[in-house]
Amino acid sequence: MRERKITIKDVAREVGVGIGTVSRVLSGHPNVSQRTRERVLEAVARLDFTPNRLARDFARGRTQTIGVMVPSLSIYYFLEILRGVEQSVSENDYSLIIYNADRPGRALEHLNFLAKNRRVDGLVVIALAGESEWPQQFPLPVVSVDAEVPAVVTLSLDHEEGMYLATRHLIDLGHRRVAFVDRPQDPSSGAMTESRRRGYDRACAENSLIIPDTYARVADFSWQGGHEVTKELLTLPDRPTAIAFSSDMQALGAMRAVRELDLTVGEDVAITGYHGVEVAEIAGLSTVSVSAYDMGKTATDVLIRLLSGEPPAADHILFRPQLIARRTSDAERKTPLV
Amino acid sequence: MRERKITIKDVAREVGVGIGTVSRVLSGHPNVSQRTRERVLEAVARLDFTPNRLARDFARGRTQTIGVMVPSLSIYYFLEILRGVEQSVSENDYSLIIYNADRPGRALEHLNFLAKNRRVDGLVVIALAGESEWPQQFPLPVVSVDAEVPAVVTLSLDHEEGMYLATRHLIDLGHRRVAFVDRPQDPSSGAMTESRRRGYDRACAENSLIIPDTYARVADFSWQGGHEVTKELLTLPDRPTAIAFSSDMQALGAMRAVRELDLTVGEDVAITGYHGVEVAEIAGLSTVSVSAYDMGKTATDVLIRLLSGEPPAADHILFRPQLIARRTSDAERKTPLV
DNA sequence: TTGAAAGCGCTAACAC
DNA sequence: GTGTTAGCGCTTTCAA
Repeated sequence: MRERKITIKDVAREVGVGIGTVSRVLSGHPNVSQRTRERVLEAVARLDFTPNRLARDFARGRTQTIGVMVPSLSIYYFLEILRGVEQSVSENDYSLIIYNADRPGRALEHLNFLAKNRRVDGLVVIALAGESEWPQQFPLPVVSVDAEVPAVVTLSLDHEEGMYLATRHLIDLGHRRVAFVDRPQDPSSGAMTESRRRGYDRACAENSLIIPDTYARVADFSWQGGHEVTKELLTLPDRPTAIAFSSDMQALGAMRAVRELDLTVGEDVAITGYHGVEVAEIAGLSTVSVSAYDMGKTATDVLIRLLSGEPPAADHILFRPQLIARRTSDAERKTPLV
Repeated sequence: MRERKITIKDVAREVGVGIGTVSRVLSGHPNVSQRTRERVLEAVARLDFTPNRLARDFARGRTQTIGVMVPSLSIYYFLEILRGVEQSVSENDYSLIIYNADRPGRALEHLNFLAKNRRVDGLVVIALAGESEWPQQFPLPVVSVDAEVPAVVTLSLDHEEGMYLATRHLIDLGHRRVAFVDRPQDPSSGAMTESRRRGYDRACAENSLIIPDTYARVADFSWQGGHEVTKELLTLPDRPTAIAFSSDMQALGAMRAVRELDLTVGEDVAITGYHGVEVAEIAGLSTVSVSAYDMGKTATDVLIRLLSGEPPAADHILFRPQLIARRTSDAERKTPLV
């Protein structure tokens, strides 16, 4: 068993040059004559040599790998962003390590780990709430998408605008009793996110709607969250005729709740979702669509450019949501409910 | 700026021992006296020392990282498996690198890359068809789930049984014109997978159903695939009254198609999905449920155990699908359609 | 049980 | 341009 791996040394000996030269050729350094370069490459090919990645990473102190921190792998919206991240990573010949922060405290654990080790060259953070106090002076470049964390570049979403669009859409359709369901600011607290609430309030105010306190709710991102809160809302003495949700899954759960109460979505109760994930389209769900994939892609492009030394063109990029009206808010539309 | 990183050397000097000893303590080697161990650990804590991961990986030739190859990040079923993989990885203090094979030829590229580099210690392969010819003698341990590839351990799914269950369920409900939609064996070819077809045929045969050729179809895994094929099936002269699909997304697309044709799901046309993803539950979709999460988790547990030297208990684990009947096949059931 | 020293395979600074 | 050499920080013999 001649299992000895061939190294840069073998190549050097083969060609009759120093290992420095081989290294230069392999890393694309300019200071190598055309002739030597060719001879080296020929030998590399002949010996079927591949540089040892671990050794290179170690010597360089870089890994050609980025990390992505995601709050959950069960929420389609995040996965959509993740797809964008992966696309960029793959185009740029980087590797991608996933850090799942779906359990409380996990985010901070990951951050501490990353601060100590050199496992990744940079980090993309997805929709991470302020929950985790960051290690002071985090040593890696980070780009955040839809997250309020200290980062070199931040891609954020105008949630005020998003919820404003949804609410106004429902009001324009003639609804006067419009409820609003937010996500919890932070899984552990029950607080609302400020921005969506502002958008909702603004739309109501502009149309002189007086909203009872009971109409503004907080529910889990999941379909169960939407299901439950909808049952509550629809059994209120003065039940709303429209509900704007903060996730598509909430809205799907709501559709189910409406049915279970023998009411009809799009007629008795209008519903809007949020994020515009794939299933919203199938279900004929009106939604506030955000360019999740694009945000992930862009964030990662920016991070990788950062890693190669380019300064970012901007340190804050704002994405605007867009309203997509379908059957759940407007029964006249032809798109059928699933 | 005293930015010099502290190393194992500093710890050694601090305690007054050799670096070998520190290394032994850090790697939990047995041959260290209780006293020295304590003194070393104390110094490590005091200096806030963390071993350089890159150096360690390099010296050991291992990375404490596994890879997962997934055919797509857009198909919920795969993501469900991925969640299981991530869970195991996280429990075992490994890192996870994602290899997305959603473009043709990408799988083989990844494999070649992995064969050359030591980026990961082992590989989990998800639902990868035979499309990619593997490098002969792949140098890493691999465990496959729902995939027919050369692997140390294979977790497979009894798809024949799965489709048999779905078909028989529909027949038991009184349907005589039952259609079947498979996924393509391989994205590039239009061939059917053998096993599901066998299950379908068996159920039909047992009940003396004579099935026209036009009833067995192949369609893309996506909802668009199901949507399209359903329109075709339902405009056949002798249209089926029930359709068994190979993915839940296909089935959701079918539900939409049925509506668009002004028919009613669960009454005019019964539908079953496959995989049992989350949205199937919300939609009241009857489905053949498979333990995707468990498979991912188990596969990874096995792989990691393999990496630490334990021989696998079995080299082939078979999972059995299970039928979940809901409204789309049986209108009597209370679970409402979304 | 422990210290010393020889790698691991590559990069990069430094001479020539 | 190119060869030489000193690291990178850890693991792992090998003696003692």
